[in-house]
Amino acid sequence: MMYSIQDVSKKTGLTAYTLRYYEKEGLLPGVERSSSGFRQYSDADLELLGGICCLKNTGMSLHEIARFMQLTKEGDSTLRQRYALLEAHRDKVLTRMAEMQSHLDKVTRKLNWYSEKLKDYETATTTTKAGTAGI
Amino acid sequence: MMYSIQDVSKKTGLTAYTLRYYEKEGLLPGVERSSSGFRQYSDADLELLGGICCLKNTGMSLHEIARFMQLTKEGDSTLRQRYALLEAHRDKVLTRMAEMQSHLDKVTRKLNWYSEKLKDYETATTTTKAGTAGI
DNA sequence: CTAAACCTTAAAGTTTGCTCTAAGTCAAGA
DNA sequence: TCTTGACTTAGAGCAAACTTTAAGGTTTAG
Repeated sequence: MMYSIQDVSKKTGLTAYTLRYYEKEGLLPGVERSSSGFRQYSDADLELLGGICCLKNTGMSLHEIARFMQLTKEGDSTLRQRYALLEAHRDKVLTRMAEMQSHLDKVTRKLNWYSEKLKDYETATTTTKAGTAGI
Repeated sequence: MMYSIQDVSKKTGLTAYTLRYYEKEGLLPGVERSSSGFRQYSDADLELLGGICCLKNTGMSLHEIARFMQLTKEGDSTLRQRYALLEAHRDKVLTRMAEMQSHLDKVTRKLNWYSEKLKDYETATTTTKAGTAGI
């Protein structure tokens, strides 16, 4: 089964522009072409795109992804390298998530502080209003 | 207590360039100046910078942070708005972290797959090598 | 057969968040 | 006083990841 660039765009959520851009940047080279030069994505290409999105979604740069995909294209002899890259990437993501959690905790504390301050403020305002209204 | 831009750079980890840039973008307006025009940061400014970093570290854009700091400067009448913005921000961060976790799970599955494949590959290679070597 | 709706390329433009340069002012030590 | 180094500004430059444009070729429905 072959897919046009629009089909793939709909399937992946990436725009056609982006798909061409990724190809140019070496993320997914070797997509087949029809006799008239149109891109024809295979199911294997979609698989690879899934992997690309997975890496991108965890914050790997397009440059690093291109490197990874290059290794993938080189075949089984690069398995160990790819494993090492992926492992390092996972560790970076884990670190980033832990950092994120602590930053989030800070936001939550700020939010609680605001909650307190807001309560005080609204009480004060209400009291003043009531006072002003002479109740 | 007052601090030079270099002092603040060391304290926050932001470069002097970045501090000037943030000021220009409205993240921290109204920093005092010495008679000769040098910036003099107060402890209150450092507090605000702490908040700015907290928001930035959780992925808020500089534009949104500028908006938040503008509201802060307007005083207690904007408390409710700020609370709402912060709450919305926290929810976005929570969503992002959940997404991140599921993306990470995918990476982990990929890693396990690689681990398997690598084991097979190395066994095969070793066998072949041994075979080639005539053992 | 023709018009609309696709596709192609190369290259320029956009956004975000810095980062640096140039030209000049200010402060402190030898 | 001179020099060194930190500060000031406006504005240019940069990297990443798209996004759009221009100019043209292809496909398909009516």
